[in-house]
Amino acid sequence: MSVGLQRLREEPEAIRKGALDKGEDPSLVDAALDADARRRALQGEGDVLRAERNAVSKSIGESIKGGARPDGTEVAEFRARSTVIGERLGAIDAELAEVEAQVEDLLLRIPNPAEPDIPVGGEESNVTIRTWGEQLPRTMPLHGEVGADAPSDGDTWDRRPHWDVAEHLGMIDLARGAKIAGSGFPVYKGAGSALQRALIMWFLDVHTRENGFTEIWPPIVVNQASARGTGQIPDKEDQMYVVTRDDLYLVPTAEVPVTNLHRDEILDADELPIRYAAYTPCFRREAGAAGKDTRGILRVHQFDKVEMVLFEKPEASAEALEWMTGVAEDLLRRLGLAYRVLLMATREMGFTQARKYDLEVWAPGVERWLEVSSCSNFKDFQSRRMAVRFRPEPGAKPELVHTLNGSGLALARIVAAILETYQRPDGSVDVPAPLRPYMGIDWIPGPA
RNA sequence: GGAGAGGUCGCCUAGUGGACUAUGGCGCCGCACUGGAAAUGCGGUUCGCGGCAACGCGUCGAGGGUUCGAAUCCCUCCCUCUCCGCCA
Repeated sequence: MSVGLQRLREEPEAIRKGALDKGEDPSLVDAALDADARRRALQGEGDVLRAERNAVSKSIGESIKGGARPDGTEVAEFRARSTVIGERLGAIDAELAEVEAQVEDLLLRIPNPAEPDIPVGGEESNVTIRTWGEQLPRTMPLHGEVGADAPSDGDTWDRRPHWDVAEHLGMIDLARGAKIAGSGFPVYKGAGSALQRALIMWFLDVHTRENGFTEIWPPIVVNQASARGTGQIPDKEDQMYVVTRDDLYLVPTAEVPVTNLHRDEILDADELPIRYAAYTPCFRREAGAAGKDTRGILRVHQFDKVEMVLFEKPEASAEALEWMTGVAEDLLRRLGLAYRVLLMATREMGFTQARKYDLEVWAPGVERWLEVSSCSNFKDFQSRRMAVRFRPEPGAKPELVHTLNGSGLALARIVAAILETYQRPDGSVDVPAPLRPYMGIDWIPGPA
């Protein structure tokens, strides 16, 4: 599972380093190898005994057929032997089951090593690959257009943070969201709701009409096997909302249901690549992030996202990651939002990723870069957990596919960036060009 | 939620305790026939684990049990279909 025993045996040092670089426990590698060695020994022992018992059982059948009496001494002797073998086998099988569970558990906790060229380290080691657009300043000169209530000293005006704009325009109601569900569950209303809807529809339309994605509208709860398949369990279990009564998890991203679409399947080579785009709400407990980004909609428990999910042949996955990242970037350019692309350092990557690019947009009101997309190649890490394989040639042995996914895009922070980038001195907001047909307006006016 | 019928290899299908070492067909792969193909014939074709290999073991929705031995019998669960109830 996960990293794969074969690779673990062949290059344990690389896997240990991979764990260390991601800040995980490298000793799991040796524990897993030890447990696996024991597993193999036990299985060998058990197999021999089983072969013996099969032979004895068969002899009983043959003896009876050959005329021996079922309750005769010959048959009784066979039975006694089989019973003895069965007892030994019972003990070995019990131990084997225990060791197997141990191996599996250990393997599930070993992270996917980052690719060799990924910078080792934390946030400070991320590499900015490229940037696009103008990084607007918060304070802007006034060009004659005097905003009615713009905070201004006469010649300049300051952009408001998105929560201020949203409140002013009646687009988001955080207080009532907190009342009906809790803090971090925003209510979008009026133009705010329409903007959400416009973004979702436009994203999906671009993916399906221009980029060859198949649209998926999946369940937003998943069972345990699915959560384990993409790697949320056991690594990120405490970040998910759990419906304990029915043993279901609220999805933290469409990645989970959509990638699991092909769990336990063998695909034909000519089906690949498979490209899915799916909109879902996303639910995250954000445990351990209390007190971080508490204002506005930068960090919330429920947000909306369109996700791209790819199934690729191994040799094509590296290029597919670049392509998919480009698709997400294209959306940002067409929205006219300044952004930068980061190659994430090892400790900034997730447990499951071999390579990850983050896209961050510039939000001039809060003067921060906001992560709006994360595009990753998992290579065969998820597909091994999920047993998603393909047959390279008709009649050939199945091989693991590579899976990738990327946001295209995450809504809440895009909305924040739009409200801050497109606001006018009077607090009203222009609608980015691609969204105008969907919203039916090109400008969100202030309150009358 | 209640009652019933089912879940076997990519698909369809046979199989009610020992010859199941799981049929047969479709599809697929190889070979033969052919100028080439079609048709036909012969052979192969679940997946996983262990083993250099020969081969062994497991795998009939999942997990337990009965038995010397389980696709087959028993129990629990999951899923699909039909009817009933409820319902957006």
